[in-house]
Amino acid sequence: MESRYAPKNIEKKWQDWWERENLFAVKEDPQKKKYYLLEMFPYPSGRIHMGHVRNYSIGDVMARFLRMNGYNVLHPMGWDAFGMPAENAAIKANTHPARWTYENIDYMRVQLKKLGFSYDWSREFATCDVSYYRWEQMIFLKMYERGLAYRKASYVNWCETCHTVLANEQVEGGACWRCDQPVIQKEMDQWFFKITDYVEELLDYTTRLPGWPERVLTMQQNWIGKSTGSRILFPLASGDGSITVFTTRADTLFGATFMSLAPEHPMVERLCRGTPQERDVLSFVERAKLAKRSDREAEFLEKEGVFTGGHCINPMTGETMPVYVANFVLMEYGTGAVMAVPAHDQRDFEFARKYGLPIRVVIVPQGSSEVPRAEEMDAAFEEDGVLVESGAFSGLTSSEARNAVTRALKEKGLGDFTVQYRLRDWGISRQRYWGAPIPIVYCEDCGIVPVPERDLPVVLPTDVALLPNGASPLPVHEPFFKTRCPACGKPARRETDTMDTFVESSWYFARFACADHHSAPLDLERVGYWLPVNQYIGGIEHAVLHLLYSRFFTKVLRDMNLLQIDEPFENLLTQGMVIKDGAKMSKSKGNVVDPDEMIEAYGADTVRLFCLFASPPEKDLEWSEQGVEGSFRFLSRIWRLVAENRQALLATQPFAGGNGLPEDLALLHRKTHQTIRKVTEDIRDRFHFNTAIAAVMELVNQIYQLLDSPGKGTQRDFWPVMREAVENMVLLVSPIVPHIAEELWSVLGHGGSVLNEPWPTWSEDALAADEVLVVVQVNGKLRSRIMVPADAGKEAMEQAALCDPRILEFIGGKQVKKVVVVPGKLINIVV
RNA sequence: GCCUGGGUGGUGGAACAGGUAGACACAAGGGACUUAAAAUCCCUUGCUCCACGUGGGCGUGCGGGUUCGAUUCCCGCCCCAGGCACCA
Repeated sequence: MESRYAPKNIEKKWQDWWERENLFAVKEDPQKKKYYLLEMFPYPSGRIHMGHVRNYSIGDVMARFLRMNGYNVLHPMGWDAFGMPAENAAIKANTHPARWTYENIDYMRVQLKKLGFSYDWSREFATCDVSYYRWEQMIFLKMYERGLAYRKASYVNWCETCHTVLANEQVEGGACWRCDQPVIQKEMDQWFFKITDYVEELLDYTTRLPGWPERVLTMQQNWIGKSTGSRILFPLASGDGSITVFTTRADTLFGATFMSLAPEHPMVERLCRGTPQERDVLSFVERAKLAKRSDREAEFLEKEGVFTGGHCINPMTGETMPVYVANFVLMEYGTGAVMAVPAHDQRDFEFARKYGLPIRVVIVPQGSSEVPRAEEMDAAFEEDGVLVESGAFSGLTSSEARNAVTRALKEKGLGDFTVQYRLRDWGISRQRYWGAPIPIVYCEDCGIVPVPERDLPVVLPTDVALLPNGASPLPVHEPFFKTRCPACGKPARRETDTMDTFVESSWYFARFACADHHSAPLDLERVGYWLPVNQYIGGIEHAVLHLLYSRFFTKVLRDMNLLQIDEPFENLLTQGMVIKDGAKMSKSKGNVVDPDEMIEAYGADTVRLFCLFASPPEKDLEWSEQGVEGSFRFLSRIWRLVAENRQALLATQPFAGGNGLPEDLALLHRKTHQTIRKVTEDIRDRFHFNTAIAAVMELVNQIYQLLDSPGKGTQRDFWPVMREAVENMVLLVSPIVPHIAEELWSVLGHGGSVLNEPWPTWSEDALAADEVLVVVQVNGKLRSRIMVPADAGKEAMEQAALCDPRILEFIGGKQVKKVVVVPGKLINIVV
């Protein structure tokens, strides 16, 4: 054994050995308790970055820890391999997205192996493999059959730079989530997944996922944005028809004095046609549409609008109300029409003041008898209160009135209770090449025709020439789009859009349970054994997107009898970012740390150790080269510990327990068991690897202290106690730094992998001390520490404290009013 | 504006059930070994006062409260990060 710790000489050796021994492969085993541990799979962008290293180190510790604890652990890895960067890179480097992707995968797989992660590589797949996406196409067809996939024309988010449509979830503050360019609204035919069919269940389960972080659940709840209220019809003053609004404030209906429509509202055109305002209205609509979304940040966007020339009738008061188009009304929320109650809504208030529209107060604060004069108000009164000037409803509270008014409208057929969600259906069409083809054919006679299952897969052709502007080559690639109608056999055109890549990541976790299954998307039996994922680990950035889509897919697959679970991820850990100099690592900031360089300089174990030691997983991790050196120093320290004492350790057996140890050995024996408990609990219950590592460091410090003591080696049980401490230390660090652990374990004379060793257990006897240190306070201030027998009762402790000379000094003859005793911990004397 | 987190030494962070605040590490300073350096080891290290002691006072964003005792619980504020947001 070398005297110096040189990771280069051992890491590759053990990695090869693990591979040869097929150590990480798992099979279903009904005898054993299963545990499915999953980290979010990476996009094969070229190289692993520190965020991955951190994410996967956390996962690997858990996987190895659970395995040593007797679980049958599924720990797979794969590649989220479809997506635009491949296309963009391929255009730039004049290569093919497939080649670029698979080469990246080959490189990154090597990187992951160099880090020693315990993946069952036999289950690996990339989502761009035909053997994967063909099943996705089948799921699409099943969804189509059930009306869960449908095509409709709608305004969609279009990113000009990326040349494609984006889902609402992929628009951040009016800009594209990938390229940060402004998103415009474009009317297009698109495929949608009916996630809104599952909205109630998705929302409901957010209160039944105790293993998820609160803030992720809150974010999903916000995103779903449920709001209960009423639907109210306002008949047009002339001609047939009505305008429907959604409102949460039916109690304010008597105060509705005008109507506001979104610029895109279909009624706008009809109302203004032939009126003197027509020209003004249309030009306003044009301007408003342009301004939409592009300038979301403009918080003080002036509220503007124009009169359409039309009127509608307030269904309660029977009064005529002018209809306006207003730039602040959104077509995509509610019905695109808002009943304006200027006295009780700040936006309507400002709008009414600007255009001289009537303001009518119909709610006053509870207990107030005065009705404020509209002309004297300087802001709307938006709170709930009591109704006034509202006919038969006057005197009711807001919440009573919301019910009563809506019920009255319902009787007249002019309204009803309703629920509104912010969540829209998931638009999945992408006008890009590098994605899974949507298995649909368009026939002039038959219309939309799904590709029959027997004709799957619809293979994405690889012999295409990419277009320099990023637009998809599929619509101009004849061999692909030219086809025959599966129904009538006539020439037809294939759908050339591909699926959003979030579709692939919405069910990959299930496929890992049966990656080689080739007769159906999922193998019920194996999926039934492994799923749900017991622990999922990944970045917070997917709190809504990926995690919501995956929850939706799980429920869809369940209803197709492909899964038997309601939720995919039982426990979720969202790890923080890796930052450097206070900012997220990015090429533009030049603060990127390359994992390869770190492994080269310090070894994989050091990199893993640092990632886990520097901060608890949910917090951000500040990269520190000095911290990395500190981690390396610690590993060198445990290496030397074994190297320098190898002969003596090998010549003995670990201490098997028993009484009569001399004081210093008893102390180390106890420390060993304390450390086993601390590390076990920190990893198992809290994922707090940082404190687990700190505990082992304390143990190592104490081992060194004893090795430096004059009694070294002369006491009978010195080496047995030492060996017990060292061997347990190696086992305790093995999930974190597996290479050095394997090496030390074998140097200590063991065959086989540490991974197959049972996790150490602590003995309560070993933890028990004869005497314990308790603190003594006087008036809540720490004044002394005394040793008392571990089993000392309250009276005995109190007596001991009152005899302590330091304490007597502080009491100084004053009257003792009260003594609080916490057994084994503390005595507080109140004077 | 609403909703979540969070604020502890020079730094990363500990304190899991109200009970020794600052574990563990980094950095810094001093020392040992060495011709020298690296490596390693030892000591000091929240602030402050002094009679340098198992010493006193202060100290977990700020102000109150509950309690024998509060980083921890309650009330009111300030600041930082993230999410949502003309949502009707």
